[in-house]
Amino acid sequence: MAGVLSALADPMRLRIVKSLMQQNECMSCSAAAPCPDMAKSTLSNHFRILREAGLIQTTKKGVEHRNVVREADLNARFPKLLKTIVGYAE
Amino acid sequence: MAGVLSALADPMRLRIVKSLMQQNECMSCSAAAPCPDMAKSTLSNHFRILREAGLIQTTKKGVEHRNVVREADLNARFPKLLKTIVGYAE
DNA sequence: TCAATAGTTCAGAACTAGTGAACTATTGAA
DNA sequence: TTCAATAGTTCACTAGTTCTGAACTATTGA
Repeated sequence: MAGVLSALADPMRLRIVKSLMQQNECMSCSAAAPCPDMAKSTLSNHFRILREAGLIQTTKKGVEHRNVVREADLNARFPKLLKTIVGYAE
Repeated sequence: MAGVLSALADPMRLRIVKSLMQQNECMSCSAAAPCPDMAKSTLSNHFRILREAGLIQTTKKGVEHRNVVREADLNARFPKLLKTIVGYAE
């Protein structure tokens, strides 16, 4: 729970999750990047945190990594939490 | 929003907010302390963060500071958020 | 085989959080 | 009034975290 919250407490990561949820398809890390000038390493780190918190799932597809939000898992563990928080994302 | 989330993302602060909500009355900082062995300065810092995030209101009453969760304000700004998160607090 | 692309890992700088010590403010007793 | 006790705050220091560029790995396509 704390892991999920602190993952989402960062505005950049919240925006990543929001854009992943808005697309129904998987997105590569750079496609979901919240701002274009962010260092690759920083972005990579944000995705790692989201993965470790159980918020996203990443699969390798060729040269890129495709990410999806693990909505079903999260709704099972914490019903309504994700939707409530993402609903308030700037 | 990010401020509210990162304030609640800390397990200690979430426990503080939870105990404040369970009591209907105000509570002093030490009464709401999530664990007895925490340093006073750390506790004070947690309360400051909760205040700055707009989560609690503190009034001085004699030698102690009385704290309440600003439920009405928070529900006005972010309906259901507080209840949802606190509901999952360990 | 080689360049391009997408991410990761690493090391260092910049920032943040937890702590003890010293401080302020209020109370209540001598 | 004075002094000790109590409740929090502030400060300075340490320990840990985050952000970043540089170097790396892996995959693709020419």
